Amino acid sequence: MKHHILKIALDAPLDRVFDYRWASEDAVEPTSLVGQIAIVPFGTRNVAGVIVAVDSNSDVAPEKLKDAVTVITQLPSLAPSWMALCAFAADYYQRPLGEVMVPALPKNLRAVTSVSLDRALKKLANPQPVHDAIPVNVPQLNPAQQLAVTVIASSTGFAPHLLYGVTGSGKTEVYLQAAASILGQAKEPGNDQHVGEGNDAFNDAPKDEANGAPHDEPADEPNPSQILILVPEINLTPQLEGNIRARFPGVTVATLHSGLAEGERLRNWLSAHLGHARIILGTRLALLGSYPHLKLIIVDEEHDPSYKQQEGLRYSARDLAVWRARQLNIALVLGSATPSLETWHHAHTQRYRLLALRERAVRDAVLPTVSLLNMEFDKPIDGITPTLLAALKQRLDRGEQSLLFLNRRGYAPVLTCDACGWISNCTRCTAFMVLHKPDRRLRCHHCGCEHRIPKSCPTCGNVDIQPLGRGTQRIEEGLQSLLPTARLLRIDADSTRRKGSAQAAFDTVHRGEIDILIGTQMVAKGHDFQHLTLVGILNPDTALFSQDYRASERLFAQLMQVSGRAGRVAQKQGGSASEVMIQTRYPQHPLYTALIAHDYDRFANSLISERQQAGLPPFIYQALLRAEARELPIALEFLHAAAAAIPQQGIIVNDPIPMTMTRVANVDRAQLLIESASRPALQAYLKDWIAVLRTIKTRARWSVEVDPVDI
DNA sequence: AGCACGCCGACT
DNA sequence: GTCGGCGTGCTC
Repeated sequence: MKHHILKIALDAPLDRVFDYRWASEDAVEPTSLVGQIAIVPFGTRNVAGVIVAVDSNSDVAPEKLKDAVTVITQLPSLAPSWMALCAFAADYYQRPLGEVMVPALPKNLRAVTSVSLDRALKKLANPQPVHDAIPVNVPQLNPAQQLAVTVIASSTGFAPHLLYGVTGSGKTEVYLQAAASILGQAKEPGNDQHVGEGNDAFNDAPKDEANGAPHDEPADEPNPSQILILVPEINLTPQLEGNIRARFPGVTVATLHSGLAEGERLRNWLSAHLGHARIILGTRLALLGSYPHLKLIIVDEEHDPSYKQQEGLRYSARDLAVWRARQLNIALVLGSATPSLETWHHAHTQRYRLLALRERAVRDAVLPTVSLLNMEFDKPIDGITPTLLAALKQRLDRGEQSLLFLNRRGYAPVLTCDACGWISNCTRCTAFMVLHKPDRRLRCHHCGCEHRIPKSCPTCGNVDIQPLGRGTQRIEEGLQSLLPTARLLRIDADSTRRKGSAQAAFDTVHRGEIDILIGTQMVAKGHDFQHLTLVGILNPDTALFSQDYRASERLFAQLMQVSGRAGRVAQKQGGSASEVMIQTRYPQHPLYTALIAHDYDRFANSLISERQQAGLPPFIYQALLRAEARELPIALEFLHAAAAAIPQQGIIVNDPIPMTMTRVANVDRAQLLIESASRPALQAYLKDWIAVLRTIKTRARWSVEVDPVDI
């Protein structure tokens, strides 16, 4: 028996690894324990952690050292490249290593008993033989698509690409054929570790294989390449999974997303970790999976905000995808019709190769005609302008479908009393209580608290209290009285609360049993509605003048995306081209001008130069310190102390300010933005700063976010 | 983050 | 008398 000291990363907010004793047979090579999962006593309970190093001694006092309970040895260890990815993410986002590594593993793998692991390994005991990845039913590509596939598939080393193309331009087909090509490429031993070049989003990404390039691939194994495809929300894109499985019948495809049951999550994770799964399709959490033979990463809809985790480790799966591709010296495809300005900027400074698909690849489809309905002259009745109503009637007569997009659920965003000025504020949040008519309740969308609609004004007793503004429920109600024969369906978070009901609702639309679909952003993604020829967008104007400088970028993406729901087959059916109608009070706004012209290029370029002049990302790097407490002054006092902690050249420390929505669920929130033109300088500063922040005595809870998106 | 320990208020 | 509130402190 030989004693080792295991250095173990644990999921605790403590910025260090923990030492444990482990007695093992002489035959066990201590380094083989690195990358294995261990169960260890921590405080009063047993927890799982990842062994990140093995040593012969420890700096911890011997009487404090405990023995590890178990080391899981049935699995191949986590690769050095995976550990390096986690280490980078931990370092970059300023969190402990264990907070990255441990939650990245399936829960059942972290269970104190390994019963479920054994069961899963039974199920996986006989891996499907590695077939040649021969795609079936491969359609012809247009020249732009063909060029994109060729460029991606023939790239060597770290090769980031922006695949830029509108809905219907055939990005998915490029993904599939590039994937097919890379899965089918004969492995050239030793030839897959070219040194990456130049810059990417993360300046200190590794430039050599020391940090763990692909390892332990037996040279004689047939071509075990893996491909990772990230999508924003897998539940909204069932078509992509179907397409992949249909295209590669001989290939194991694994999905990874938060909707999976734990058992399936474990099996799929293992299938990827063991190299059985050749294609992994998943949401942002899949970026932190273990893929020993990864050769290509695709990030579909790379601009989508859901790639940013908004709690805990606030990572950007898209940014980490860039880092991972660079670390592994492999190809990366970022796909979008409306690329994020960060990606756009990189593509236009030649850091990423731009591959543009400028024509629609789907046969007979054309871009929809976009028109603006000036609400100043075209006055809406029940929230719908006469012009839009006429267009809806026309589709109804022709038996075609329409979609009304309104990003506001509920009946009305607020209830008011004309007599005394009372409004339905939430008592726990800086927000209105939203009127929900079907269940006759007022509901706060931020803290979830709700109560019955008052019969009269709570302050003056006036019985004539009125809803103000319009949500999807009210639009539905008004439209039903305007078009009594139309079959309406509302799809929003309220109407699809039950599991599976969203899919059922979409199916109803696909079967043509609906004339007019009314929906929030839930309807903007994924689904292509074959019979849809009209999209009406009801009140997008609020985002035009938002304090959040990213609001217009997001609005453009959203409008583009929802417009793309129509127009696939309009002409084939002998009708006119699909139409998109936008109700606005600002028809001159450049965002709408660009949208009408389908000209994201110009719009993005103008936003880029605005950002440059205003000193905003991607021309500056930011971090946000948030603080929350029962009393606002406690949070602000902490932030002021933080602001004064370390003055430093090259770091801009702004004033602490209460958040726009100051109070949520009786907690007051404030924030402090710090900025620097240099990413490494900001990183270095954050490290020192956070160390000092930890010593400030405060009752506020606080956290730091690197590269914040909602500020 | 958990979880235990510890020291003060209203209940069977 | 004790159940339980959350302040403080620790985790190899």
